Amino acid sequence: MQISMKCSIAVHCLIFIHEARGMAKVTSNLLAESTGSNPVVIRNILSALKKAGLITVPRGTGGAELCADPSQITLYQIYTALEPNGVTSLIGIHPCEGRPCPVAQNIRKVLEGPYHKIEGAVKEAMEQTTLQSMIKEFRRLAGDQTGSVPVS
Amino acid sequence: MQISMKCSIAVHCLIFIHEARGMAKVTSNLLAESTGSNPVVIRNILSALKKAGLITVPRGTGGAELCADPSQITLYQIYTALEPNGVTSLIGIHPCEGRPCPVAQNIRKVLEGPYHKIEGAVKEAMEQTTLQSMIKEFRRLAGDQTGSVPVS
DNA sequence: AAAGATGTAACAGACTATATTACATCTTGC
DNA sequence: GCAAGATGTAATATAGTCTGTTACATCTTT
Repeated sequence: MQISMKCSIAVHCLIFIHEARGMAKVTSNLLAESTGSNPVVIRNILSALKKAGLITVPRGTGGAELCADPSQITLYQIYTALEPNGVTSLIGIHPCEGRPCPVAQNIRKVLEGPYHKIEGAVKEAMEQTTLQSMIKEFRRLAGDQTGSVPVS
Repeated sequence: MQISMKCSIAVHCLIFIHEARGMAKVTSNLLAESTGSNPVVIRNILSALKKAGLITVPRGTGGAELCADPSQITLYQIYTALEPNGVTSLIGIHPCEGRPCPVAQNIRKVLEGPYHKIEGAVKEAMEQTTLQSMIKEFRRLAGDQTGSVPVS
């Protein structure tokens, strides 16, 4: 398991939604076009972001919009919206607790400390990254290009 | 992809090798017994640790031993020994660069910054964890048990 | 030469992630 | 009311990865 493409696609969608606000109705088909993904994949991602309270997606009519200022949305919020188990799902420990060996009986607890530290470090790094900072970086990069979103 | 069980098994093996030194010849079959894994899986892991210079594994006769003091072996060394692509393999970005949309064309670069920061945080947390600290924790936990390794 | 161990290729199975189809449900506009 | 267009979601197929296993070549000691 990894910080799946879902998370990258979600960031892509959120930037798109923000940059296209007032200019175009952002539907799952439009986002599927932009991300090179499938409308159903997009709808599942938008559904998760919606449940997390990050966006609104009107039923029937479509047209996703952000619920909060981009400075208040962190990469960690986006990630946890998509991966319910959180950072814990990044880590795996082999099952061996019933074995007649002291190492086998204690390895899980031995690894929990270091692994929790890693999880905490990932969480902190993700919390330091806001949607706003990514939008800013996007605008810097796209500034000398077409300059507008979306391109149909 | 995740911090795979391979990494956890590797730490298990290294602790076992250290605690059993001078008491038993540590073979892949013995480690397979302790970890609940397969001798071939163990041999592949030991082979990677060997290539990274962390242990010696005599051909033919068997009997793995550590090459360095546990205080000089970090979790990051162990992890990179097993995952050649390193922390980068934890992260995925959807392919969409050829699409006619400014977001699609720049999303990779936008995400690289935050993702590198996450990778750096993981690396740092792993470097702060030494085999020695894990052995110390193991001994603390196992202290009131049999007190010796291995149990056959 | 025999026994026991490692090194490694090859393959099978389980599991996960992604893509796609299909269909129910909802909203708007006529 | 109804057609059109959109979301919500279940179900399924496909691809890729991880793990387990078999098989066998090679090495070391006795």
